[in-house]
Amino acid sequence: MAKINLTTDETKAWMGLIKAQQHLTGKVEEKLKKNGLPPYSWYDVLLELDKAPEGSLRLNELGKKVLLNKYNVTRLIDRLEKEGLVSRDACPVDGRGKVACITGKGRMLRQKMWPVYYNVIKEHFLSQFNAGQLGQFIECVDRINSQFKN
Amino acid sequence: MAKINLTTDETKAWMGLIKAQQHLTGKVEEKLKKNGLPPYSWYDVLLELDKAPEGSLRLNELGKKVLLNKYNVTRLIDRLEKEGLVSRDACPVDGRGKVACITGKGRMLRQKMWPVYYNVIKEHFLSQFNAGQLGQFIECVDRINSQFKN
DNA sequence: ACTTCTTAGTTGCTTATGCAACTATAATAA
DNA sequence: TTATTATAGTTGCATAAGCAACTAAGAAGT
Repeated sequence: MAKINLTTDETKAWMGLIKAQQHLTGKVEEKLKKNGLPPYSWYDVLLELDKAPEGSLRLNELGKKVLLNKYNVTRLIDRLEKEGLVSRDACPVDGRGKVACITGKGRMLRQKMWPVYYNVIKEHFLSQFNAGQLGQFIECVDRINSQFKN
Repeated sequence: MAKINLTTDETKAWMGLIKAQQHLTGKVEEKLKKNGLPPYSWYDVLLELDKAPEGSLRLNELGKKVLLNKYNVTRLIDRLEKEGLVSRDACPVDGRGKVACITGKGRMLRQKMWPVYYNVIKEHFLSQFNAGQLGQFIECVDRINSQFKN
C-alpha cells in the first residue's frame, strides 16, 4: 500500500484552508445576522442574477454557478420568490426549464448586504495579504478550481 | 462613504477561496458517501479525539476545535454515541461537564475514512502546488486563521 | 412516427442545523 | 451563607439540506 500520510506542511496547508474558510464564512454569516440580513446563500444567488444579462438565469445554470444541486436551487428560489426578491418564469426556449429573474427589491437587498459582506472580506481576509501574496494566492486557488470546471 | 468595491484581483482571491473550499469539501463528501462512509464532520471529531490524550475531550473544547457551537456538538456526539464510536462520560473535575471519549470502533472507523479523505487532498489539492507555493499558501492561511484564535 | 434515454425541475420523507428556552453546576459578590 | 451571575450542556420547535421518486419535456435511435 502506498504512503498514506501527509507531511506537516501539507497538513498545515490543507487544514489551514478548511479552517480559514470556516472562520471567514462563519464571520460573514454572523455579521449578516447581526444586521438583520439573510444568509450568504441568498447573496450568492442575488449576485449571480444581478450580474447576468436581463437579471435572469436558468435554474440549472444558477445551480452550477452557486454550487448547489437542483433540489436546493428549487427551494432556495422558493424562499427568495416568497420574499419577492426573484420571480420564477417559464423558459421561452425549453419547455422543461424555468428562469429565475431578480426583482428591483432583490437588487436593493443585494446592495444592502454588500457593505456588510465587504467589510468582512476587507477586514479579515484582504488585510492579511500584501500584493505579492495576493497574486500567489490567486494562482493557487485558480489551479485548484480549474480542475472542477465541468 | 468609503470605497466599497473590490479590485478584480481581490475578487478573484476571495471567490477563489470560497469556491475552492466548496469544490474540495464537496469532493470529500462525495467520495466518502460513494464508499459508504459517514460525512466529514464525523471524521473531524474522531480525529480530534484520536489525537487527544486519553482519546477524550470536554464537549466545549471539542466544539472549539471543530468550530461547532454547543448544540451542534451535543447532537453530533449523540449520533456518534448511538453508533458506538464515542462514549459520553461525566467530567471528573466539573459537575456540569461531559467528556466525549473515542472507542476502539471509533478509532477504526477513522482509519477507514482516512485513505478516502487523503486521496482527495492529494489528488485535488496538493497536486496543484509546488513546494514554494505550498509555503506561501500556508503563510497566508495561517495569517488569516491567527485572527480567530480566541 | 415511436420507443428509449436524458435532462430540468419539483415534492415527500428523513436527517441535520439554528435559535431560544431550560436545567444544573460552578464562580463571584454581598 | 446566600444571592447573583456565568458557564456547560440539553431539548423543543422551526427552518434548511439530503435523498429518492416523480412529472414533464427535449433529444436520439429505429
